[in-house]
Amino acid sequence: MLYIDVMSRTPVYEQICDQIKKLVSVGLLKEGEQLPSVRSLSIELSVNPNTIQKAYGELDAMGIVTSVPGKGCFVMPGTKEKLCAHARRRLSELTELASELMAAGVSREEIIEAAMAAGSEKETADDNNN
Amino acid sequence: MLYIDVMSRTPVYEQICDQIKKLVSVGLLKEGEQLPSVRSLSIELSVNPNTIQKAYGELDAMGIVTSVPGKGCFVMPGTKEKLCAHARRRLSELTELASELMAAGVSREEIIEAAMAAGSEKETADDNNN
DNA sequence: GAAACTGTACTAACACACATAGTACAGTTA
DNA sequence: TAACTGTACTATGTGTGTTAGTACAGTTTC
Repeated sequence: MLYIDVMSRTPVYEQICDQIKKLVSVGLLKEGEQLPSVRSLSIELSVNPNTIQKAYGELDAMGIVTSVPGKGCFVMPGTKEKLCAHARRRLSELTELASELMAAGVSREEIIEAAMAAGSEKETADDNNN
Repeated sequence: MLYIDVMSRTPVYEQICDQIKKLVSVGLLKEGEQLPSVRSLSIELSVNPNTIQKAYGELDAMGIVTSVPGKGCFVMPGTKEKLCAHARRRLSELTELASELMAAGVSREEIIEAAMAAGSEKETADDNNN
């Protein structure tokens, strides 16, 4: 379900956070659904339980999940909308990246084309979504 | 000429590399032009000379600049084209980011709009460019 | 109640990258 | 010769990420 890139510069706990958020966005992880336990996921990913705990703690602090001692970690209701709103705020990153590439000499047409290329693989997940 | 964001997660030496590359792309740093010396730039940016040296070393390894002992550090000819080609290869990053945002629920229209917003500030630098 | 699970909270230690400090050497320019 | 240039090196400090190990409390199941 999750994959860790040990070569990446981004910390493992952050990779886990990002992937879980993505799974919720896409709908592969439903709201209210229970996440794998700290220990089981640590074994599955071959990382330290503390690393998983840190990831879950971050998600909890963000309001993405809620951790219930003795029971487990669950996706918070309303998370999907929250993630969508957050993604919309990240549109500025896209503009910034596009500006950077244009400053380097890439044409506006190439930029638009690259942006339009996105979502061609969206339909796959979209079936289980709406 | 250069600015260091101490709060950023990206290392100082990398910030310097990125900014110099950007200056060359935009044309504020001409090919063949001499870069500030390791020591003077270290004073200007209030960072250690070793940090500047590391940045210049990286740029040298990338073929962006060439360091001549006793003389200085100079922008390599052909760098602008090289940077443009590299930026073109980075178009996939833009597609990836756009896909990520779309997966979170952002509409294609918003994506395109954000991409089109890029370059509105380009004209400023473009005057001294071509 | 006992066992097995759940999250949580610690401390200690290690590794790595980044940055600083300081010194020294060799080449270039004036 | 003096003042600049890049380069090389060691030592040190710091912060972050990760691992290791232990312990405790709540929940579930039998």
